[in-house]
Amino acid sequence: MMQRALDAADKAERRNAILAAARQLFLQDPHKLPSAAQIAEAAGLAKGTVYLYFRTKEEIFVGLLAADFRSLFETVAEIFHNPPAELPALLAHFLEHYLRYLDQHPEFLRLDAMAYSVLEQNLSDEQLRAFKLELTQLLVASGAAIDRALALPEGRGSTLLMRTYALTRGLWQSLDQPRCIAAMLDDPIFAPLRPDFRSELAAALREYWLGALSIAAQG
Amino acid sequence: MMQRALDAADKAERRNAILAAARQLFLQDPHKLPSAAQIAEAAGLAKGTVYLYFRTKEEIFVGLLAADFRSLFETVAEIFHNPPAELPALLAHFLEHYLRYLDQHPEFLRLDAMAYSVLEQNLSDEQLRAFKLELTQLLVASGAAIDRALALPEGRGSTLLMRTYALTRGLWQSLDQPRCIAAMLDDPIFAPLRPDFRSELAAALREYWLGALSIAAQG
Amino acid sequence: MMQRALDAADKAERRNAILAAARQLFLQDPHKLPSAAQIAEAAGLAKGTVYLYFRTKEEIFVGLLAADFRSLFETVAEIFHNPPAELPALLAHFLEHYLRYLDQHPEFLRLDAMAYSVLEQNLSDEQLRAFKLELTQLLVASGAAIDRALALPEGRGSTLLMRTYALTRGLWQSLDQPRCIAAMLDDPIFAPLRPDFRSELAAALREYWLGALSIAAQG
Amino acid sequence: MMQRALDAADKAERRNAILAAARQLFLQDPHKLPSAAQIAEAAGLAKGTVYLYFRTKEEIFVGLLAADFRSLFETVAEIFHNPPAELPALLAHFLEHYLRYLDQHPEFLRLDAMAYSVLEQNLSDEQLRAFKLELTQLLVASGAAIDRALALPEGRGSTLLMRTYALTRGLWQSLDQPRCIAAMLDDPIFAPLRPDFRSELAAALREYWLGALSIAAQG
DNA sequence: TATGAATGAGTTTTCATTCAT
DNA sequence: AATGAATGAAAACTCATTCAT
Repeated sequence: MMQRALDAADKAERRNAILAAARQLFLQDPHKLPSAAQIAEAAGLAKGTVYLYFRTKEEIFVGLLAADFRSLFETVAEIFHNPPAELPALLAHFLEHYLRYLDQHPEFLRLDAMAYSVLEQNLSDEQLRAFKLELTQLLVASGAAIDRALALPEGRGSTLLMRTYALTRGLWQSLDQPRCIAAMLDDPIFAPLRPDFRSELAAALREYWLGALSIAAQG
Repeated sequence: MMQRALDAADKAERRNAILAAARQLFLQDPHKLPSAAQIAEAAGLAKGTVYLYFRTKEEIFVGLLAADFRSLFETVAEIFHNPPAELPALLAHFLEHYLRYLDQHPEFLRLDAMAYSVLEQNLSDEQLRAFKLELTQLLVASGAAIDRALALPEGRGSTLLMRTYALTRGLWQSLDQPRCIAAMLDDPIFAPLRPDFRSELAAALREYWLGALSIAAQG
Repeated sequence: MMQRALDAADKAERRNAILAAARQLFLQDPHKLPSAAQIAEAAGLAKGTVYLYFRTKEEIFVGLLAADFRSLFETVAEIFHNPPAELPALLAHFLEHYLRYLDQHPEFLRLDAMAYSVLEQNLSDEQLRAFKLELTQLLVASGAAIDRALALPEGRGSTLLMRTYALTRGLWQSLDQPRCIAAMLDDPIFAPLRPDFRSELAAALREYWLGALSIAAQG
Repeated sequence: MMQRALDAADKAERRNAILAAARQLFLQDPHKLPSAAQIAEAAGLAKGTVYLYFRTKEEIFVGLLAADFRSLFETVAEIFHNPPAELPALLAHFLEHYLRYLDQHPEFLRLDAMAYSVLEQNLSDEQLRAFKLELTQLLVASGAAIDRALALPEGRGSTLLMRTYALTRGLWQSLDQPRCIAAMLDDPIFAPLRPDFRSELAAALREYWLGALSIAAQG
């Protein structure tokens, strides 16, 4: 029997172990959530134990995604804490840290791409609302940091962020190729799918921010 | 017993009946694919018959999605056939027809949002490749129309299109709220999720195209 | 693969095969319902096939019990079709056939003894109501046959029957001994549990009918 | 942590607290035994603690049922301690106290109705035998009180009692309606299920005792 | 071609019980 | 004695797909 998690710290650790196991398994096959049994085994726990920490399998998934969103928005707020004054430098600064975040959380966009089909699956309305509410609050808080940093009208920052993330997620879903395609990408007929996600995203975001800020400047 | 489809026209018609049934059922609950039995029943066919026209359930899904992409790209090519000369008018023209297309194909973005989790699920490599290849070719063709219309360097149009679609899909996934959230959207804490998709998308695309074309102008 | 049940008769037969398998398994361990998997295996079918014929496991159980009640009430109606005129002969006639019925349906009282804990388990209200309603109608019909045969006031027969069955079921539950008790029944301390069910039931019913009919005679 | 039960009195008290919690929970949903966790919580104890006082969950159930049988037989012995001399008065006297006992122990017949499916479930042979033996001895003792009171041949009283209880339990199981039926009982098609248990039981027992004692008188 | 009966792999979740603390 | 974290067996049910008719 696994050593017991007696105090709150132990329990948080165990909860995290389950999340970590789920994340790792998910990365191995990022088009479907691992089964509860697989997660338990990977975490070195019995199946029932998983259900002491999460009420349903989907709660694990949402827990994972929420944690990623939390650290993403934290990263964003940090990015805009002491930003460069000039626009090109600012953009470069943002992209550098934003892309690094995505690199360091390879499960993030993959999980996010499954959220649409999973969120309403087996979560209580209450859980779903709590998740969406947290996301909203994180968005607003990071948006406010951007407003301050760039002296934008209130609410503009969260709009920029939402559109930035929309572009990110949308490009990911176009460019993340299933294994069998990835293998053929050298074929010239697939050229338009070829650009690697990082540079494509950087280029697209540059275009978007340029347009968005020049409109702001005009307006 | 349903009348037999003997010639090619009959068969295509039956195939379309299956797709239509699947589309309609999917729209009723757009977070999961309808079951094969439901589709068969809605199409007025027996379960086994569905499998004479599609090898797997996912093939139906991909068939639906491919049809939507085909007509989307067709629409895009038409949009740029005789475009207004001035940029603001061009953008307004594009947005008008693009948004109308999305309005008229309510299943499209919903299906697309599920593609990530379904595509690798139960499709042969061959089917997957065929789908992606068709998409790529459609993108290239429509992109070329844009290149011609706007006198852009070759390939620029398809890049613009891909990013446009990325923004579209990404915003959809942020703003399409599950039922239980939709009901609470009046609550001010959910304000940032409130903007309706159409106007948000129009604003975001304006910003993006403005930036993209001004860069193009510079470069 | 099992031969297919194509017409209604085949299907009824298959349904009965499932019921028969369930009955047989239940008799082997009459204190719990066999699992769906066990029933399927015993019937020579796949698990899923069972669910083509019954929506839930409990529906099998109720189907079995309803069939037994149906034939019980049929038997009762026959008993009173041409009954002896004299009371002692009538009673002897009734008991002979009633006890024979119970002998020939060893699962009946055992199933019935589990009904209380199972009926509300996993049946829709609708199914439950249908079951109870059928029972009621059977009771009324058989009761009417008794009314006619014994020239009793309307409704008296069904009351007699209900009380007769109450005595039957109640005695069964007292006298049907678990295996480990049955083995020790020779021990004189268990003497009061010893009487065999058949003779005890016969004696008890004689007493009851005597009292019931003498009251009727007075009233 | 709950205060420790060190002496025998404390322990008995704790044991009773568990039984009381189980009884209360069972009454809230009398078609299945409450879970061990629920019982523990309702008793204000930890799950593990329950198992210091009862080896299995079923032992709690049997403990509850045994306590009820004990007080039932006690009540019966009291009833016949100074009974009225005349039969009608005697019967009225018996019924009054017997029915009052049932009223005051609403869990009793409900528990009893589940005994058949639970008794062999998870009890050791030894526990089962102890339970049955106690029941037998209580029956014999109360039966002897009846023999004395009514000057019946030895053993006759316990037979009367057993049959009385059989009728009681059997009628209960016919007339205690699941919620969804209870709601529809006004419908005339359910008329035969309508009589309330108390009056139906009184009438049935009057008939039975009349018959039983008149046979005794003859014999 | 069309049918729909049969298949059976696959997964979540519950809960009685144990035992380390 | 008391706790409650951990265990893992158990079971119902779904549904994509096949194939005999």
